[in-house]
Amino acid sequence: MAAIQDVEAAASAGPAIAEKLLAWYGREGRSLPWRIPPGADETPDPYKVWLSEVMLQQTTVKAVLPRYGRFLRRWPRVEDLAAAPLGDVLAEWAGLGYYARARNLHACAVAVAEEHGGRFPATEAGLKQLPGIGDYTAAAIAAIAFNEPAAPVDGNIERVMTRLFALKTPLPEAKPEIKALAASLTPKDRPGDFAQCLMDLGAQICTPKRPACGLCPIRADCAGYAEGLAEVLPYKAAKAERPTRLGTAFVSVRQDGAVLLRERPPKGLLGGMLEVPSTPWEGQQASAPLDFAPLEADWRKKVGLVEHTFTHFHLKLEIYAAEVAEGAALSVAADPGRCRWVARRDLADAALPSLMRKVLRHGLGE
DNA sequence: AAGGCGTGGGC
DNA sequence: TGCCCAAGCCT
Repeated sequence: MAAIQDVEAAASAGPAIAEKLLAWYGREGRSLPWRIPPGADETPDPYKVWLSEVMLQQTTVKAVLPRYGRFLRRWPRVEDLAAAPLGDVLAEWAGLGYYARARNLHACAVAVAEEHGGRFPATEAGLKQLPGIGDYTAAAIAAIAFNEPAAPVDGNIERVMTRLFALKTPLPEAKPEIKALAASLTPKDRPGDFAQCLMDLGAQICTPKRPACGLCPIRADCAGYAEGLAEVLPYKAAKAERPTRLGTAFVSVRQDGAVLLRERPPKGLLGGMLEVPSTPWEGQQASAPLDFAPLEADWRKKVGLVEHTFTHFHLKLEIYAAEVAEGAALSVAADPGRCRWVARRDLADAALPSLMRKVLRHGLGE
């Protein structure tokens, strides 16, 4: 890894670079609902900072914006969130993905409310003990909400640092060096502003594709730019290819319009969310998919497939639909204890992930 | 330590 | 179209 000279260079050139960046942040930084203006004397509410950071994990600002305000209105304080049923939190999170975040968010709220008197720990180490708070989020909350001299490193900051110092070591191997460089650049008096400044630069100027180097406040300091590598850095290790899995889902519609849904196991893929009962999803279609139907009915196969891509596999689902009698008995294989009939008008607010909304739309023929 | 874990947008 | 990508965490 080496590159001690990079860290020393960052430490000596650091103050000048940080000054240019913070000046840019004052002019061009984004105004976001979980932020307070740059250079303000007070620090933002740790609960709001934490919520925004968790929502933003692997999720775009655009996707988070409409959800953050809704969530905060529903549960304005950490104690409110801690008192909510997990199912309500999952329903509010539906569509945002990575549902372990919502499960951990709830567990974290309970821990803060019950074990920390309703106040978040004020240090990076203390924050990192809490569920769903890892290296990045602990450092971000410590810096932004508590003005601690922490240096969070997210994907934006990785990109900015690898370009600024022309780091050719591929990710994730380069992470320790990136962390050291970011820490050496961080001004001790404004760690929160500086972290958010780097993230804004990464999001608006130092973008993954076609970076706007012409508008960059530190182009003159950028080794990646000087070497003509800004656009191709960071180098990344190759990722595994995604297999395709197949299955068949069964949309059961009762006479009164209610739809049969089932709660998934509490952990793992879509853990704790609701699903449309289906065969297992495997490398090939089940030879007799109807054996997996949740009840006996006149099943009709819908034309076409529902396709969905998860992080680590593609999924193609055949859809069968049937209108079923009011008192139809669920098959034992359907695990009736986890099943429930949900009225059509309640679907919008149910804990249904995007995949299952696609399945319902297809199966209900809308 | 590498792989599981969502989703929607952009090219 | 298919792939890449977004303020990562957990095991």
